[in-house]
Amino acid sequence: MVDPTNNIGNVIRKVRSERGLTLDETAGITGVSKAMLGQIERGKSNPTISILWKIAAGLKISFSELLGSEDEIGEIIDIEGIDPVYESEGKMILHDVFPYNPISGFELFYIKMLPGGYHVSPPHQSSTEEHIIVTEGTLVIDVDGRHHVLKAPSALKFKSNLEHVYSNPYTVDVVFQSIVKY
Amino acid sequence: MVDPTNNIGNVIRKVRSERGLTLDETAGITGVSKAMLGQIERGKSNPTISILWKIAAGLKISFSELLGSEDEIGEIIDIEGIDPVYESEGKMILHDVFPYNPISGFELFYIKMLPGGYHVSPPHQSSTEEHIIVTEGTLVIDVDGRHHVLKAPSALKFKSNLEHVYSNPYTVDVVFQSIVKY
DNA sequence: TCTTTTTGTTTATTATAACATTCAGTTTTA
DNA sequence: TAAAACTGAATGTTATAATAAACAAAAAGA
Repeated sequence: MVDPTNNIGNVIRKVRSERGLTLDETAGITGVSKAMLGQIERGKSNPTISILWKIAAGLKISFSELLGSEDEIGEIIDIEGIDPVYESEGKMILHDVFPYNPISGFELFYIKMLPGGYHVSPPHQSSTEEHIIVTEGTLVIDVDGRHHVLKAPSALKFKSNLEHVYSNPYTVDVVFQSIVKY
Repeated sequence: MVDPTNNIGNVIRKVRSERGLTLDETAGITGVSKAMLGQIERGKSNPTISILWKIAAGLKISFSELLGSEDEIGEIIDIEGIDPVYESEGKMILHDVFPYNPISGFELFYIKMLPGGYHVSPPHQSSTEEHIIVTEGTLVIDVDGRHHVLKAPSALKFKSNLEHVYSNPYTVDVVFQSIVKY
């Protein structure tokens, strides 16, 4: 999401009308002028965090509710239609299905690795966890020197502040998903 | 909290210095000027939501982190070895691969649904999001009356405070993963 | 030591968030 | 009818968010 501004306005207007509040009443409850509220609802303003805080507190709604990306929700994603990123000389094909966003707090990749594929992932930032689900074939993962063989269906999680190596030493493709939780 | 501005600055500065980033580098990553970053860190500015979004996305930190189980790590999980829960008269088989934990903040199920399987999920608590990845076969999901056909590999997310129905009206098994983010 | 580079802060300028007020269009009431 | 009351939207003004550029202090290199 590039700019959450538009959706914020829609959420506020929805909540406000659901509760039968006028702009004036909402201004009274939140301490934000009705002119400002009107502009934010119409997407004509890029509110500061303080103003947003006052609105959320006044209306008793969460930040996630306020910033949740309504527009993308409910849309089917054609994974193979996502332009992939290639690693390992084209033998590792990554589709960024759910890119990172500050509300969900995670990122999900759909990954296909061809026979002979090999990828070294340097340590990511601390406190992130990586979750792997192998759904086709067999994947080998070496985390910090420890060797893991994952035959579908199986799963593994590890802290990604360790070096980890993915490889497919077999003769058939392996398909797996990687969820990185920050 | 009356004004979240001060704490936001402290969090950003902490994250930035932990990663050994300069203001210039952070400006490059986030697309926010270093002057602005410096002012926000020192609590001298009341940033707009757009600026905050860019910072959070660039640094891969969540909004909760900005405003607000060790033992299992590294163990391979044999998904079919997890005692499943059966729904839909045995036609829906759920493996709770990564049960909910308060740190990760989400839960992942590996689900197999046999032909003729059908499951009605009543609305969960508000503000939760459900993410579906279909990896084998074709799954039908009806969310709040909207009909979705997901042929593997494909994915869908929706707010789970709406009634949603999973079904497999076909003649082969469907396998999918469900991530619920709270 | 002197220079050069790298850091974060400060300054000057522009863009715009936020507010109070006014306005036009509806609905209510007399 | 009108007039009064209420709605959201459009003004003009002020405060400040956001940027680029200049700056001072510290660190690194010669």
